[in-house]
Amino acid sequence: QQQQQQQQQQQANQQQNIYPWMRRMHTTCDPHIGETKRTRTSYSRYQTLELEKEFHFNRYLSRRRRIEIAHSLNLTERQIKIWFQNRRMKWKKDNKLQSLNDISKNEDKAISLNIKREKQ
Amino acid sequence: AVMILRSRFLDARRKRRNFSKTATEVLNEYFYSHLSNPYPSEEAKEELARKCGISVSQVSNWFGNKRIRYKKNIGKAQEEANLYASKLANQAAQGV
DNA sequence: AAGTGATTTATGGCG
DNA sequence: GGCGCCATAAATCAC
Repeated sequence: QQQQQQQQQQQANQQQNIYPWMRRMHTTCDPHIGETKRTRTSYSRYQTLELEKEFHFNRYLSRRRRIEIAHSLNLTERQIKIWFQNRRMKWKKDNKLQSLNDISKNEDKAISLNIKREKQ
Repeated sequence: AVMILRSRFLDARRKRRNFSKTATEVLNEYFYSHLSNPYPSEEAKEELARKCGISVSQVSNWFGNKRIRYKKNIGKAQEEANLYASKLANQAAQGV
């Protein structure tokens, strides 16, 4: 009836409606080349290893160091900067998980202690 | 609760597991009922995470993947969209 | 083999 | 005015 009609209309709307978020973003918008598929370069093992080494040494980079690394790894300053930003984010995430794990380990200990006490 | 969190961390680096059917259900319901703007707030993510028994970053991953994969093939997702649309309509009709 | 959760490069906004 | 943080895009990895 009317309810079904509404339902179908709703479905139709969802089929047709293209909302703004559905548009392609971050496309290389060069009018000459056109809508080319964005390429995500993958860093070599060596590059990643060196970056990782540097990150272990210090999580933040001076301008000078950034230039040095960019040249030695054949990457742009921008790429180095962004790699470190992303790496810091990852570090944060990993730390959160690690501390969470530590907490639960401690709680486990506490729980098993309680069980021991209860048995006595 | 703590046990759940720990097991989540332990198998984070282990073999990939699919989310439970009910979790996927909950996430899809949210996604299709917010199709005009499927970007849950931090609070909404927390609630979804709680309801699904997964972490907030897993919820973020899910929405990131869902948005990209939905718009990559809008046609293919229609069946699913209709499924959840009618489910929502039924819920609304029942006053849930 | 396709599907799906996670990770890796890269962007843009805001402070 | 560049830099870091953050949420996110998009490609890709991994299972």
